[in-house]
Amino acid sequence: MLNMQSRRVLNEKFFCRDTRVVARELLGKFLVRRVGKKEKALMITETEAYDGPDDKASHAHRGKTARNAVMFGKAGRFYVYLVYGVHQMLNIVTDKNGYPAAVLIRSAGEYDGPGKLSKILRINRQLNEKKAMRTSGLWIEDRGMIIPKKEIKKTPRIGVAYAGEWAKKPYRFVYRGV
DNA sequence: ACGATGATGAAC
DNA sequence: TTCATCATCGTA
Repeated sequence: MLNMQSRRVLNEKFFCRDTRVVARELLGKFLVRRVGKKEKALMITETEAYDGPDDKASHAHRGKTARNAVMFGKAGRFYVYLVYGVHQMLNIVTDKNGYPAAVLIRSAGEYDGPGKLSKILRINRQLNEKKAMRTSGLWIEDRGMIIPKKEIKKTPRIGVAYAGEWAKKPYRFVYRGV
């Protein structure tokens, strides 16, 4: 189900929609990283949606701060932060300007887990607030991969048990998930 | 089951 | 200025 003709770089218009829709539709898209002359493209296989100021699992829940400010801005920019003092988390900002939302990219290609993904792609805070575009060195492409709905699993998000009712919402999307 | 490891945000 | 917390992962 791969149409080799199409290869479209996703832009602000794609990301400026309901963050849950974007999270689901990112499955099967390709995360592309260029460092120097080397380019690596990995198919996205796992995402999570963080949706609005009321979402207790979201960094935006306690209002705008220096760290999460990018979440409140325009869609299509990266939000990268360090968690546990160890791992860089890669997010892409979604939905309307002023409404804080983002999608966490948890897995792509053969790499399972957001920390491992960022390590292999050399993603760090330098990419924070950068636009998802070729000149940033990190972008996302639609390469014509079609993911049937039955191959997508929806589950609660990982590592957000503190978020009460919001921890139970099916905001995690996994391609061929368990 | 637990420690690594450091930025962040809230409290003081 | 201090302090608890954390959208994880590798080792035990």
